[in-house]
Amino acid sequence: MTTRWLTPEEQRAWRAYVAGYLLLEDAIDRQLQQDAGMPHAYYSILANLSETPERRLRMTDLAERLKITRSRLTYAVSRLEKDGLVRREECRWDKRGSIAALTDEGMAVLEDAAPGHVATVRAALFDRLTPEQVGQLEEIFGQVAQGFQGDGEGEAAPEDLPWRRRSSPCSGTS
Amino acid sequence: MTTRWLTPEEQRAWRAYVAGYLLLEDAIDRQLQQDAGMPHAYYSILANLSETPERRLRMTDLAERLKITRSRLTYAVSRLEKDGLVRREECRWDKRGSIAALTDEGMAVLEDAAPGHVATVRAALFDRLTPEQVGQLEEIFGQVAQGFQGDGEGEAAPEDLPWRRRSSPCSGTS
DNA sequence: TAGGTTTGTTTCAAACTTGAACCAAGACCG
DNA sequence: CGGTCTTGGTTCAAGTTTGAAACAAACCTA
Repeated sequence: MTTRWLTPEEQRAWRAYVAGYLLLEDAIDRQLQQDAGMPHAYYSILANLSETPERRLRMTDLAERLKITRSRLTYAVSRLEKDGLVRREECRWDKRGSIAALTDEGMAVLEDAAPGHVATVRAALFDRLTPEQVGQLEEIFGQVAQGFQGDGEGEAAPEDLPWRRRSSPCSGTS
Repeated sequence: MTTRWLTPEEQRAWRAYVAGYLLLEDAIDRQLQQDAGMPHAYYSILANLSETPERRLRMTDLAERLKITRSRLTYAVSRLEKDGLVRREECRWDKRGSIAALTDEGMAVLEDAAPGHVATVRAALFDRLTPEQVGQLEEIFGQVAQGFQGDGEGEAAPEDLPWRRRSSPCSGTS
């Protein structure tokens, strides 16, 4: 196939997007590193655990939610565990499984860090967007994320997406 | 200040965005790593150099364009240089400066990799968006990026943005 | 139930990123 | 000039991420 290059509009959008998200991620990482001593991904782990009824989740589920690899999660959780913010528990129904549980200290750290994090996200992103744009942002990335979801389904991808990864259920509310 | 938390709409948008860009970056990195043996950031270095009249740029300029730190760039360029895709030249007017120049081989590798890269970006992003959404994407991230730009200006940031980095001119077309 | 496959997770080495520290070369100033 | 501040880049150690390989427990299946 003779490559459909990006149109000028798409190029501009792509450049703006890349520049924007790099700056944004950078700002978020810097803020969290400064104020909470951890990068964005680690904060997300704590946040995700905190939103769960029992404040615990199986590794694979957590990785799935966070859209990160299991190996990356293993490393991150080990570090958080060393810091006492997360505790690893074994899964009773499945001896293979291990569960990451947010400790009280972890919850405290999270609550401490949250305001600053939100302020950063606001200042860098939401305070610059109109309500319509907020909706557009959700719509756009929702569509993008969907594209990576469940494989086989009916409305297949515009092309084959040979990249794409995992998927797996199994909840771990002890 | 009593933290203005994200509204439900903002939360949804934020989640969609984070999930989306993680998946997207992951797909792009994977594709480039597979097909060109380098991550997205490295590809961007080559691409950026190729778009310059003389196919060369001073390190700081390049870092500025790419929105990455100088130290990160130094490392990346060293690797690319080792692979023969980029060559370092000294700056004649400023003995401190060093210039990164795209080699013919680098150009060739870039041209080889481009189609696959574009295809990935298309399949994962643009083929899922309407033309209006493409415009919205540009608008949104253009605004975000602007927020990190030139400091002092009139319409200052909604809050102080204590994070933010460098800035510096100086072109290096030999 | 033995044997083979899949699934959940960790491990390991190699590559990458970060931030602070460092160095040398311009710029300035008295 | 000689000192001092700034700028352009690199270096270094510490922390992260990656992908492939290793394991072990769960699941078939004959």
